[in-house]
Amino acid sequence: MPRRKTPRERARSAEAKQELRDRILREATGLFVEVGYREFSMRRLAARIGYTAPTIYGYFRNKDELLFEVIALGYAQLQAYLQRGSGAGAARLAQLGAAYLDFAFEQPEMYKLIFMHRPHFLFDLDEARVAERSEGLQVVARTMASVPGWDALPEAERRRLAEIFWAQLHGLVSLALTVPILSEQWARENLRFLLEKLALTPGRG
Amino acid sequence: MPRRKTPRERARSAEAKQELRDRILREATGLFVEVGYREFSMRRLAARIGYTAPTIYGYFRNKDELLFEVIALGYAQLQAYLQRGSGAGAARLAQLGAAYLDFAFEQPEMYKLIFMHRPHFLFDLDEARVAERSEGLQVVARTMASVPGWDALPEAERRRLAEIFWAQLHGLVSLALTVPILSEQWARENLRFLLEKLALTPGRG
DNA sequence: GCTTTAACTTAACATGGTTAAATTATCTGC
DNA sequence: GCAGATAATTTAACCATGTTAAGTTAAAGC
Repeated sequence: MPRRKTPRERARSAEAKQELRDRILREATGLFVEVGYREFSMRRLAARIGYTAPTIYGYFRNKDELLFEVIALGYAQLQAYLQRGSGAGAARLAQLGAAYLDFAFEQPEMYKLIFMHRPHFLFDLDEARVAERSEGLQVVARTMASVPGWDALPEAERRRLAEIFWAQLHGLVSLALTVPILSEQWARENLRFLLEKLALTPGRG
Repeated sequence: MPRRKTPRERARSAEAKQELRDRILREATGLFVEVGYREFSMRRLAARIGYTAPTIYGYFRNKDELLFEVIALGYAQLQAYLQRGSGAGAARLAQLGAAYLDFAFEQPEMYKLIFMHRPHFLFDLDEARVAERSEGLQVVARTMASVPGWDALPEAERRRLAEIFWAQLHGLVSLALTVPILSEQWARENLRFLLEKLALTPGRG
């Protein structure tokens, strides 16, 4: 039962519209992160912000589009995590890995939304937007490709290594989040183990 | 509009009940693999087998339990893929990897159900069953741990390597299935690349 | 053949995404 | 300041979903 709003609270047009749109997005993110995919609903989101469900449709075409924008926020967050710290060589690699896991385990619902739920609704959206957002992922790959120590390798090979490392991280994370007997600790230990092995095999030449 | 069945077609009790249960499970698997998670529904499944939705509840407690059993079938399939062929050393590793990718890309919906959708409903089920089924995953890990060439390593370390390799495969597969700009080819090429690199670093000692 | 029981269906409830129609608030021109 | 136009929001409604309860029909037991 959303309470009735006074005139002052209402949108005063133009920039206020954008304001409400942003708020919906923020609250959607919050709700999603709190309750997860299954319990997230347009009606629940609406109730949370003091409106009714159809109002949201004045700001987002539908639920998928809304979650699509939430994903964009998620990318930004992930980016922020990855940019923390600035070592070099193997240390930087370990840092990136740890940061990736930090994000995944501190924001598990967001992580799942971005990398695991997505297939079930993203493919319905138009090509242009998909391409645009997928760039976010490319940035992640590029960040990893910039690891010092791999600079002797040709660009293509470096990129490939970055993608493989990314897939490795994602594999550890998503299995930890999916398979009941696995855990965050499992993922972290395995990452550490892997990095140690790699250190024994200097990646220089 | 399910057609009305003649007495002969109806369950004649006991083993016939099991028969119908199996049929529901088979058809559920078929439907799921065809239309994917989003379009799978109890009503649609029921229509497909010529019954109404509530009938299914006489054979499975609810949708989650039903999908849970579908997952069990999926594990069995994956196992079958992994047991194909029998090389040794690095060749066996490559074989396992290829087989894993074969399964994932030939049965993408099944793969997604097992390793990606699961978190959203599996955790509600009772502990005992979860543990029981998770063994399926352990079998996968064990299979990989049996790769010749790693036999010089202590058991714990071998197991860890197996898990890491599994995570790597899963990472490649699930990103390929999730991120629009990636593809099966991307996953296969990266796997090949990775295995070549590993070959340069004899895993013996 | 009549009664009990199992199998199945129809009806119904709650919840979900979404759209159309009605209502209320804001804005514009005077 | 106020009347008409427009925008924002709500109410009502549609259709699909998972699920349960109540009815109905078929099979089984005596």
